[in-house]
Amino acid sequence: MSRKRIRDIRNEELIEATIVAVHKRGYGVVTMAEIAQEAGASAASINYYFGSKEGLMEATMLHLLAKLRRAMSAGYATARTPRERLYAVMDANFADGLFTVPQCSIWMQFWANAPYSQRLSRLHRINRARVRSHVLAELRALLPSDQVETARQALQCYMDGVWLQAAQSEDVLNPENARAAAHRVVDLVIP
Amino acid sequence: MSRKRIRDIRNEELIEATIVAVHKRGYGVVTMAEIAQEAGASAASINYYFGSKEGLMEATMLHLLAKLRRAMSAGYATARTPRERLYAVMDANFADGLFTVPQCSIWMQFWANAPYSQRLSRLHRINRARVRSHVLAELRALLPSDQVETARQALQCYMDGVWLQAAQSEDVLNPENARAAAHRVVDLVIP
DNA sequence: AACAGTTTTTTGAATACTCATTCAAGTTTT
DNA sequence: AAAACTTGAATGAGTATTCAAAAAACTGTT
Repeated sequence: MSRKRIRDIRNEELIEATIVAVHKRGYGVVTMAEIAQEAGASAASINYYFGSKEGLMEATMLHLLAKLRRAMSAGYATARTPRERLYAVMDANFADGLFTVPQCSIWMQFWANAPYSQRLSRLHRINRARVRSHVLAELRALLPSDQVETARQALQCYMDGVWLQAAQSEDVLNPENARAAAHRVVDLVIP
Repeated sequence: MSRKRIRDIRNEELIEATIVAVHKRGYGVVTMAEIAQEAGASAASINYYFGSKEGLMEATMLHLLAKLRRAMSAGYATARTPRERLYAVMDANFADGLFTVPQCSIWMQFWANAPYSQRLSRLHRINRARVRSHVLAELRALLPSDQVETARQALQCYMDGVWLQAAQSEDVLNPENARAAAHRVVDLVIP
């Protein structure tokens, strides 16, 4: 129905604008008016759709979390071996549509704000647990059990660390290089 | 001279208060009044000593950067082999006096704000380059040259990733465990 | 197709704050 | 007496959110 469609279109537009605007100015500093301007709308309309600035940030993160989940599912579909599936998890993190400076910036802002917002920290917990269980499942098939936890920490922290760096980057990112580097890290950890 | 001393005492007190207050509330949200209250001083006195909120944050990060540098130098003093020195670099990151939730919180806030502040991004660049060159120097002695860069990325991102996680923690951290885990990661990467 | 009624969407302006910074006037230290 | 320090209160700038009213998009009916 068109009822749903208009709402969905606005949601999409406003979330895209949020990613750009927050990247440009930082979550704590960006104003509703700036985000609205980026979307060609008014600040009041953001509240109409999302209720508040926090609601907008939560919706934006839900959007990115879903994107990450989809990227991972897509990779899993074609992976056949544990190692391939492990590559797939890493590749999802550095997928073309995901591994961009604006999106890494948002993740950075998300991490920085999660400890102070129940709604955000909930999302953080859920996402992290999901990635963790996927990585663990594959590692168990590839390493002796006493090395599994160490390898998981190494890989999961690696992914976070790369995003953290990417958020500081002034240039455009190269997702392909990032995936290749991630594969080399996997190969280093699991010979 | 006592001229210097009183200023140094206040600086120390206010920086400690900043770490606690920013940890509790987040840099973007915490007010000068809250930081001042944490230190038992007035908001005006912070401006007297640091000029502005940004100046306070910069001074706080300089303080933590120096602490990290000192911890690393101390570790280097007793390390004899490249591997021991590599351990020392990691250990400095997870030293008892450094690896606490409030301090990891500040690092998180620092990372999130660095892209929007020349003064902060400068500190970030300097610190990162320093750690990078130390890690590289040791890895060159331990790995074939075509693996050095991959291992460096893996280890440096690991350190950042662990701090990122630590900032989300609701419990007290255990630096000793963190150091042991870091050693295992080093051993995994460099058999 | 045209219309009147209804619902959804949009926004300019008003509201009701909050906060960093300044400063003048005191207090303490040298 | 001079210099360094401290702060309460004033200043001034800024902002999320609300709201009433207008515009646009639908609805069913003729």
